[in-house]
Amino acid sequence: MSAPTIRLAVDAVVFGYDPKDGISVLLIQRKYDPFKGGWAIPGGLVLENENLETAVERELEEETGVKVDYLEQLYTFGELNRDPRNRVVAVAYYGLVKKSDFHLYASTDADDAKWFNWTELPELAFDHVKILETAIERLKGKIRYEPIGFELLDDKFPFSDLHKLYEAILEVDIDRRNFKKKFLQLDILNELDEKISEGKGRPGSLFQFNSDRYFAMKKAGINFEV
Amino acid sequence: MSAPTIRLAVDAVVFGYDPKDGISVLLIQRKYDPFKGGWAIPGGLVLENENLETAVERELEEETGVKVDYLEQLYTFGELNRDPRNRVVAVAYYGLVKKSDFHLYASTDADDAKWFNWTELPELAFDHVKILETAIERLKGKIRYEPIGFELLDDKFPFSDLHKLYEAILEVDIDRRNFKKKFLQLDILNELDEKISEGKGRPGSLFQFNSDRYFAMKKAGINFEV
DNA sequence: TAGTATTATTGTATGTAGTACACAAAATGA
DNA sequence: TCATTTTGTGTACTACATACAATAATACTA
Repeated sequence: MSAPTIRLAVDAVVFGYDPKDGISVLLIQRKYDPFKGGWAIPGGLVLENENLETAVERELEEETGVKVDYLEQLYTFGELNRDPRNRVVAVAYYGLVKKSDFHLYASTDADDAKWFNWTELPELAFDHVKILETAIERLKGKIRYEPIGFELLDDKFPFSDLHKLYEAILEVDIDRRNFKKKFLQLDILNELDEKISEGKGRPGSLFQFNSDRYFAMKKAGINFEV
Repeated sequence: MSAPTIRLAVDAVVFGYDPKDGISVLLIQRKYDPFKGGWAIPGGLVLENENLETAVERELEEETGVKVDYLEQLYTFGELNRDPRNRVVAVAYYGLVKKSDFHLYASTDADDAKWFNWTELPELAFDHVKILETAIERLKGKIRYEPIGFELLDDKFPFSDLHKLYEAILEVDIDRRNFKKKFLQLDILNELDEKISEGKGRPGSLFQFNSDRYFAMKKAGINFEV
């Protein structure tokens, strides 16, 4: 009996963030059928001598020019007819990037890779809606007990950016003062002497994620939770 | 270019429970090389026209006779050399069963499927140690915010069984009285009139998981957490 | 059958953490 | 200089987690 001819693909849901625009998702416009001209999550077939993560990073780089800061496996989608041509099983990943690192790609409408606000997404090819929903669900869950939010922010950020990020992801209002109190007592942020004024209002201190401290605490069994 | 010949497999970590023996894992003894005679997680190749979950259930049934009550995708393992023969990517699942439903298999030493206490596992084939560790980690995490524990208990159970289950899975001592108080105020258990005496000591009331109520609460956005 | 061991049930006191607020301070712009 | 905006700091109240004790109902045994 010959081996079943099941093709293996990887797909990546990449999230970006901007305090003004909220959460966005990186999509590509398909050049070929099926779904030619339609929007889709970046991805493609895994090569025979390639690790899954390598494949995701390669496809992302090829199709969008983006290199993710954070990448995590999401779920494997294996329904029989998810691809009209062949049996394709897709291992989906989700990634987080600092959008400002890739300004050229993100703002170029002419390119076939584009950021979409996650509340205003176009129709998606294949079962990519389902993949995206799974990724959003995961992001919402994960942000509450892992400090992955910093992958979406600049290295130094005013506290309000972090606050707005959590409100944007969780889609709820969070009391500014209580959030800050709670977050600061986790003791994984460094408050810098620098201040930043963003137009109007009192300027705020800049903060930095203290990842050394976080990993030390995690190792010691102290759990993070927001 | 022909499609890469990557084989796709599914593996299943099946957990069982007994108040006396604690958590156990279902393993099979391999009949063929590689790792002939060694112990492994049940699993096998996915057929071309078969869904992933169907494949897991089929392999489990074929190799162990067990039908799981609860099955969830765990993680996909795709390292290049995880199988010495070919490139095999494995979609791992984990399942929970009421061990008492399969007494025949569980207690038959002669069979090549056997329950092992999760603290006394034999050497495992392939990268199955890693898969098992991932499954244990997931189980420990999931049990705290999803009522999956009931899949391991009989339909009606004394409260002490539930208490011992949580202690066994989380591997910590939990105050009996506080645990009961907390769990009861979640309001997802029915207390029955029946009592059960298990040898010695005061007999306790039997409880039942009220899944209707749980799903109604979940739908209403009320979160479960222990 | 009385006493002992074992397990279940119920309750309370205490501290910590979450929640809902109010007000002062530092900037901008009219 | 006054209104507006945003940040920084504080407080009262409530709810929940934690630690711990006393009583009740069964089995076992002497």
